[in-house]
Amino acid sequence: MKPEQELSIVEAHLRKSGFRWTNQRALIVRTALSTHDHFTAEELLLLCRKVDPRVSRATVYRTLLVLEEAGFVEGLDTGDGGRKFEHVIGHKHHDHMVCGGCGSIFEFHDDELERRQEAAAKRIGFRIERHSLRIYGSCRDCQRRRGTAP
Amino acid sequence: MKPEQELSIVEAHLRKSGFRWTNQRALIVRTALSTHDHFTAEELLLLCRKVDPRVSRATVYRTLLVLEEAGFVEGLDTGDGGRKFEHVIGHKHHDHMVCGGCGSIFEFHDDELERRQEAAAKRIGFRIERHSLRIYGSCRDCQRRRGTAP
DNA sequence: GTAGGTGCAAACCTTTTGCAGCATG
DNA sequence: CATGCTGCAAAAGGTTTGCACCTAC
Repeated sequence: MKPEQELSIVEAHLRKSGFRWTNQRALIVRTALSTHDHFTAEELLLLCRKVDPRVSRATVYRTLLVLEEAGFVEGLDTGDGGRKFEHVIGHKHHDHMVCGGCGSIFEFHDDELERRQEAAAKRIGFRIERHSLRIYGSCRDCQRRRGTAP
Repeated sequence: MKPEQELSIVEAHLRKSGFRWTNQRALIVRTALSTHDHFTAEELLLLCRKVDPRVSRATVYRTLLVLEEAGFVEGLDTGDGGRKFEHVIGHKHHDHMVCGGCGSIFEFHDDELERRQEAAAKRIGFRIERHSLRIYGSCRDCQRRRGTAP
């Protein structure tokens, strides 16, 4: 899907939900969509400010909240009190492996993994809204790096 | 395993690692071991202060850090910027379902789930150190509560 | 005796909020 | 032109840190 097409989807959805489509929101959403990495709120703010330095931090946070509730963006805890976001338009659901050495994030997916979680939830009558699976460790490169340069 | 036995294990490990075994650490570790729930740093502090009101917040945080690095305690993000801890001595590894309605945490385990994760990691040469799987949603009681009292 | 640990308070970092003014529908 | 949104700055909430004093080894 093309970025402008994705942008239109978000715009249409937000308008339909009674939100206003302001210049700031357009800028923030466009910037978030153009970032294929995982980003922090602060990083998104800085990217937006390259285009318009007057964007405020509060607006970025408020917009991320709206986007998250609308399901266009997902946040994941970084474990140090902060969060990273990623947009999930046209993305299949996936889980994450986080390399402790270089901070890289690897995405993966396994249907059976999802089914098992659903089965476990069903056993205790738990209704799943979302889940977060993160695997921490070292990526191939970081293992090699430590192996050859101890 | 008996609590005092667990305490000795922690003491022995920390001493062997070059840490000192102070009254505060003993109190904090004993308190953490006696709590079978998930607790926040603040809750642990309050429990410790029932025994000795002079324990400082900083010492609780510093001790939790040591315990976490030693692998006796695991922290998990609560999703609202904070963390909850649990001691993992004599516990089998398990994952968590977090109820958004009442905050309850349900533990579950599935061997196949673990194997699938290992397989996914192996495919990209990732070495797993630990992982965190949290399922968010509503527990049986909260679903019923909403259903009967809309 | 000397690292290492402790308590206190202040600093930090990310996120949220109150409020006056602005812009969208 | 009314309501929702924005920017600012301050507050909030959880965690970390600097420093002088203390204590386990």
